[in-house]
Parts: sequence; C-alpha cells; structure tokens
Amino acid sequence: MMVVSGAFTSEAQHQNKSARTRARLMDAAVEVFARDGFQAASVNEIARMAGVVNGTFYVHFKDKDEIATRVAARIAADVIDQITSAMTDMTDALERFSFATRQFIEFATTQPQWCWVMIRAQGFHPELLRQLSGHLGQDLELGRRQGQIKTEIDLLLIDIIVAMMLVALSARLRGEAGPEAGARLSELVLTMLKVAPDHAKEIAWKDYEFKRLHLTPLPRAGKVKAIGVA
Amino acid sequence: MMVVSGAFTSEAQHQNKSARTRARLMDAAVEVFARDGFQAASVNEIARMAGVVNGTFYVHFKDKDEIATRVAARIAADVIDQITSAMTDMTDALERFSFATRQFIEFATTQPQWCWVMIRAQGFHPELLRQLSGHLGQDLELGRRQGQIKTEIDLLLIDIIVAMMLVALSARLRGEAGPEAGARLSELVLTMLKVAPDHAKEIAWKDYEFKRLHLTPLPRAGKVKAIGVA
Amino acid sequence: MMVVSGAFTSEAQHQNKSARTRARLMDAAVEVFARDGFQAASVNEIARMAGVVNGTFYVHFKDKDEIATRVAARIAADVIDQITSAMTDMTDALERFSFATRQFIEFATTQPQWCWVMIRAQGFHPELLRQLSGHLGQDLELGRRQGQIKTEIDLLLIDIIVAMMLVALSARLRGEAGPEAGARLSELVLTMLKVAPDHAKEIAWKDYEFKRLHLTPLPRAGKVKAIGVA
Amino acid sequence: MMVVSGAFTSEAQHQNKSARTRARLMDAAVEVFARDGFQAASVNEIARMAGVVNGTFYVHFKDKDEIATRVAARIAADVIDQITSAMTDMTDALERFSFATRQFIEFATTQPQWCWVMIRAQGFHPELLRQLSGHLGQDLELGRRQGQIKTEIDLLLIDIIVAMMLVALSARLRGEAGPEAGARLSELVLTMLKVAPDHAKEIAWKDYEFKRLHLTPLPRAGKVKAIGVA
DNA sequence: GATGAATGAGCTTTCATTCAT
DNA sequence: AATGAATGAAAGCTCATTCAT
Repeated sequence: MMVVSGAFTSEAQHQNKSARTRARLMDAAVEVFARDGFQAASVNEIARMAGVVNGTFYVHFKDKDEIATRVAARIAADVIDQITSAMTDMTDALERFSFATRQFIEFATTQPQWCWVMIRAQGFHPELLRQLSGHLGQDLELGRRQGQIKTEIDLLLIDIIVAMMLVALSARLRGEAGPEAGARLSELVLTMLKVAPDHAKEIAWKDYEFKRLHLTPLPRAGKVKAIGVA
Repeated sequence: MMVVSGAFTSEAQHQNKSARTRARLMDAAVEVFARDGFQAASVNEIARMAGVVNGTFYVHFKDKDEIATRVAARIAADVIDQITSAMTDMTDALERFSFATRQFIEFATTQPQWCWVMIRAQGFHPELLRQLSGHLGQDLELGRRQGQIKTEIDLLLIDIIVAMMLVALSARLRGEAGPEAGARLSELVLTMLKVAPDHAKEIAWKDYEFKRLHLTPLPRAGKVKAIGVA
Repeated sequence: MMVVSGAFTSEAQHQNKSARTRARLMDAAVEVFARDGFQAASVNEIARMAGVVNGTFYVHFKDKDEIATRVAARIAADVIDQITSAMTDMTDALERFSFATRQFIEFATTQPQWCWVMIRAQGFHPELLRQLSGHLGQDLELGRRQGQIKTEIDLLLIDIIVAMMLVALSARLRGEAGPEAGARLSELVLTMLKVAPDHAKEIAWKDYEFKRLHLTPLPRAGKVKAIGVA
Repeated sequence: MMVVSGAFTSEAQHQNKSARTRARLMDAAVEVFARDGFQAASVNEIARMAGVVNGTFYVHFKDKDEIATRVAARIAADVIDQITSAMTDMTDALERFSFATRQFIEFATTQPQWCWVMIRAQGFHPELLRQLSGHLGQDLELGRRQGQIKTEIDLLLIDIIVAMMLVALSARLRGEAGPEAGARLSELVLTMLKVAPDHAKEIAWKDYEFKRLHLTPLPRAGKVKAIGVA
C-alpha cells in the first residue's frame, strides 16, 4: 500500500517535520476511515499508510478517538467554510439552501474520501454533521424571516434534511445516482418546505458553478499541540 | 449485566431446551446489536447476556454473521408483517403509506431495541432495510396508479424516504422527538410528493390505533431431525 | 458428507444395534484418521460420519485415544492375519518375505483408507507397526536359519525395512509409484540382505495372486465392552 | 519451563533486540516442534518458552506456519550446507554418499532437537526433506556416471533411502541404536545399490572425523528498513 | 520528535468431554 | 443405548497502547 499524500500533507509541506508527519497521519486517517469506517479503522493501518511506525502515532494523538475527532472537525470546518464562502453574495435564502445542498453533493465527485468519512461519521461522530445542521438551520431560519418558508423549522426537520442529503451523497458516491442528484434533492426539500412547485423547480435546477473542495488555508501561527479535547 | 429475556425467549418458552437457548441468544444479540452496533458487538458479550458460556454460542450459530443475519431477517419480517397485516383493509395508497410510516415510528415506543437494531443495520445489513423499501415502493407505485402521486418514483427517492424514516425513528428513540413525529414525518413526505397541503395534512394526522410490536408466530412444521444428512 | 459404511459395518450387520453403532463409529474413524491423521481427527467429525450425535461416541469409547488404539489394533491384526493366512503353505523364507511385502503394498489398491491409517500411525501409534515388525522379523529369522540370509538381523534392521515398506506404500497411495513398486521394493531389500542378485530378482518378481483385503471374521462370542486399555 | 537459548539465540546475540527476540522465538519453536510435532505445537507455548507474551510472536511471524517454514528452511539449509562443505574435496561418489549419511546420523548426537524437527517434518514440511533428497540424488547420479552404481535411480529409490536415513536417525535419537548406526546404514544402502559387499563395507566403515552441527553464519547485508513499501 | 519492540487484554472459533433426559 | 445441549479450556490472532532508546 502506498504512503498517502492528501490535502493535509500539501498544506503542511512547508511546515516543520512534526507538522508534516501529523498531516500525513491525518490524510492516512481520512483514507482509512473512508474505507473501513471509524470503528474498524486500526491505528496500525493509519500509521502504516502514513509511512510511520505505530509508536509515532501516539506522539501526535492521544488515541484513536482524538484523530477521529480532529479529522471530523477539520472536514466539517472545511466543508462548511467552502460552501459558505462561495455563497457570500447570495442573499436569497432558498437559493442559498439550494446552492449549499448541491455543492455538498457535488463534493462526492471531487473529494469522495472526505464524503465517505462524513457518511461513516453518522452515529460515531455526530458532531461532524451537527455543524452542518447549524448552518443549514440558519439559512432555513432566514427563509422564514424572508417569508419564503412557512413550515415550522425545528431540530427534527433539520435532522431529516441532513439525512436526505447524506443518503443522496451516498448514492452519488456509490454511483447509484447521477449528477442531477443534487438538484433533484434540492427540489424535493423545497417542495417539502411548501415552496410553490414551480418556484422550487426553478431554484433547485438553477445553473451554478461549483468548486472543487480544497483545504481552507489555516490562519494559524504557532504550534498547537494536543489541545486535549478529552 | 442481567441475563436478558425478550421476545424470542417468550416465543420459545414452551419449546425444547435448544430452542429456548437459541431464543435467549437471539434476544441477547438484539440487546447487544442495539447497544453496540453490529460491528462492535462481540460473541462473548452476546453469550454472556444470554447466560451461557461462549462455546454454547457456536452450538447454535455458525458465527457472528449468522446470528446477525437471522436477527436482521426476523426483525425485518416481523416489522413488515405486522405493519402490512394491520393495513389489509386499507386501499388508499396515501393512507397506507401514512399509516405504515406512523406505525413504524410508533415501534420506537414498544420495541426500542428492535428499532435500534434497524438503525444500526444501515451499512452493515442493508438487506434489512431493503425489504422495507420494497413494501414502501409498492404503496408509492399504487399511489401513482391511483393518480395521487405525480412525482416520479425511483430508487433514490425511496432511499431518501427510508432515510427520513430512520432519522425520525432515531430522534424518537433518543427522546428528541415526541409522539407526533410520525404524523409530522408523514405530512412532510406527502408534501414532498406534491400531495396538496390540506390533503397531506388530513391524511398524515388521521387518528389511527397502533399496535404494539410482537413476534409473528412462526408457522413451524414439527421437529426436523437431521440425521446424517450432509 | 455421507454416512460411511465400511468393513466393520458389514461385519456387524447381523449383530445388535449397539454393535452396529460401534462398527459404524470405527469405520468412520478409519475414514477420518486416513484423511486427517490421528491428531487432527475430531471426535465430532467421526460421530458425524457415523451418523450419530457426538454424545453417542462416548457410550462406546472412553475417549479419542481408545478408538484410535482399537482401530489401529484391528487394522494391524487383520493385515497381518490376511498376509499370514495367504502364506500358510509357503516355506521358503525369502519367498514368504517377498510375498508379504508385495501383498502389503498391494493393499494400497484395495484398501487405501486402511493403508493411510497405517502411514499416519507412524509416531502416534507405533504399536500398529510393531506387530508388523514382529512377523517380518520371524520370517527373516527363518531366512537366517535356512541359511539364505547372512546379514545380522536386529531391531534397527527391521525398523529400516518397515520404513522402506511404508514409504513405498505411501508412494503407491499417492500415485507416485506404479504396480511394480512392491516387487521393486522386495528386490531392493533382498539385495540389501545380501541375497545374490539373480536370486533376489527371481524371487522378488515371481508371479503371485494377491488378495483383496477384507476383515477377518471375528470368532467373538459375547459382549466385549470398553476393556479400558488406558 | 525454562526460557530456551539455542543456536539462533547465540547467533543473534550481537544483533538488535528485534533480531534477538526473533531468534529466541525460533529456538523455542525448534524445541516445541521437536517435542510436540508441527501440528500439536502451539504458538502460546512457543512464546512462553521464548519468554515473551503471545502477542509478541505475531510481531515477528505472521502465523504458526511462517515460523514453521522458516525453521524448516533454516534447518534444511544448515544441515545441507555443513554436510556439503565438509565434503568439498571428496570426489568418489560412494564415499560422498557414505560420509553424508553418517554425518547426518551423527547430528543426532550434537543437535538432537534439530533432528527431531526433521523427523517431525515428515508429512508436514516435506520440503525440508526434499532438499536433502536433492543433494542425495546428485551424489547417486554421480555414482552412476562413475560406474559404481548400476541400479536405476529414481524418485522412489531416493524416497526409500531418505526414509531409511530418518528411521536410523530416529533410532539413534531414542537411544535404540548406537554410534555405529550410520556406518551400518551406509553399508546397507550401498549393498542395496549392488556395490560389491567388500567394497561396500570398506567405504561404509571408513574412519571419518565428523563435525558438530552449528549454525551457518548468515551473510547478512545490513539493515533493511521497510518504510511504507507495500 | 521518532522509533519500533513489546505488551496484554480481548476477540473468534474449535473441540474433547459431560450429563440430564 | 442413544441423544444432543452445554461446557470450558485452549487455540490462533488482532490491536490499542506503552516505553526504553
């Protein structure tokens, strides 16, 4: 098995050796979590894929849970960051929702590993998806304030919508759904939120240009060592 | 941890010792799968909860996979059987769908363990849910034929609806959603399928009497003694 | 796997049920010992092949060792009995030796299972072969008394000859040696014993008619139960 | 049971810790294979005798088979190497054969464990003995070319000779044969190959000086660090 | 910081054997 | 005699984690 080299590694390429090793471990973890799931993933395998011996893993992470949490946090942060930063000048709530949904599904094409990790996170690292829910909820709230959404918005509804997004993402990853899955999903959700069918269709299928997922540059400065999120 | 005693055990209480032990193992398996998931579940733990030594497990099941498959199959069969048998005289497709959805969510109250197993089955025993999808799909097709559903029905749509059901079930199990979750979900799905809002609301919130989940009596056919048959 | 039915079963077919079960167990044991060796053979497997449940095994045999010992004893007794009874009117020691050797190798054709058991017995049930050695030694001694063998005959020599016989038998069973293996072996041994080459060849390749191995009818009368040969 | 310390351990005493542990495991394996046979040998027992916990075994060997194969390979290589290197200046085929045979039997005195392993290898690690056969065959072929052996040499014959050697070795190990066993065997084989009795005796009983078996120093080539190589 | 050998608990599975029926 | 369920010890193997270097 080749030593991995992914987004974290690229990001850290001009940092010190420690940071680079850590980055390789995280890329390897993404790979392994994506392939085997959080539970079945083994530290040995992550270390092997990172090209370090198993002991080195524990220099950088307290235990398997810590790397999982950090990988999840980073994925959540970056996915959200890139979706929101691409929408800075969109003001219409429904459009924002639709774009976000479709961009999310679109990541299946450009970053399948990360997407698999998000899917695998269900049940094991719910915080990953909770962040997504948060942002989603804000746009839906905005929709209510704008008068475009009449349905009541609560946690259950948001959970339901996130679940819909994940299952569509999964179908996309497995090749069971085509490129239109995002728009399709968007239209379904809007309809469910009682947006008028024509309007729902119009917004959901609008022509957008989507981005490739990349790591959000970290505005970090000094060392950040084992913050110890028990 | 106490020795379990669940639905299978009750069902087998008047059968022979082997059947009773086997039943206890299955009840224990439900317990453990519900709590730890299929992957993390250990045969030792199942045996311990069934009150037998670990070797006994293998007298009754070839391996962990076999008991998992059997438990999953039995849960799927019984859940479906009880939902469908309660709907025999319902002819309206939307009503059937709504009733099935709500009865399904309702099981969270009466058989939480089984429901957890269904949730945990995602990804590990997809066949469990696929059976559900099948029946769901039939009612939706009926809805189309009856002219009540105009949306196109395909695999992605069905997967999405099943995902919605599972997340609602999960919310209910965790106490994050109240007794109205089923009706709520039903209305959302009907709306999503472009049923007129008023009609959707009317059907989704109709007053039904739901059943407690119980084991479907097995139509056993007498002893089957396998003497030297390969 | 079919229930076996071999020599012991035939022999016991007119005896009581207990004797028949016991016989089936022994036939099954031959089968399993031949296939897996004494060590790897499992009681469960023997019982299964005999068409009884595992508990039944212990009604008839104290433990695995007992059936092994009995099977070995019976095979040794019968092999020897049939070889010797076919030689009653042979008086020439070299001829007796040659015939015995060749008849022994010939069993590979008619009773491969028994032969495998003999081969597998090396190291685990040396008593099986020791009986063979005994009879062999007698004929060799006779050869010395007749003046045909000049070499000194001791235990090492006999062990060596038995080893030669077993390796030839094994080659025959595995199909690596043809029908002439017995004569070939016989000639080699005679030469080794310093019989004149021409004479050795003449005796070794003589034309004999060999028998098919069958069970020696037991002159038994009453029950013989678990004699407890610890 | 004491922690073992044998030939491999000595050889590795100036190597790194890993190599030393590995060596102790191999010495322990020799001990256990010699005592219990390859089949009955247990990894736990090997680890215990090596003075490590059982998990450590798997740091060094993939499974029981791997250590068995390595031990067998090493024994075969060393035995052959030492016999052949002691014969470099012998040109007479019969003498070479006789010396090799006797040196082989002689190992029973200096390395009984290794010899037991060779005997136990019959059936389980035939490749161990096959290498021996190969070298043996070469000398016999040489004997034919030199005109000293007239008998046809084929696989069966070689197998027979190897079997003779092993049974003699075994008798020697068990104390059932004295120091003359090697010469005795050698004479028997030569006679069997139709070497003239006087000549056979002369060659077989010639006075040789035999070596103690020791490990052939490995021509190691420096550290080989496997970093992330598949 | 990195190494990598070692640990030991825990897992799945097999199997000889016992025993109540 | 026969059953067959149950036992429990022991096997092979994995893996998160520790620690001396």
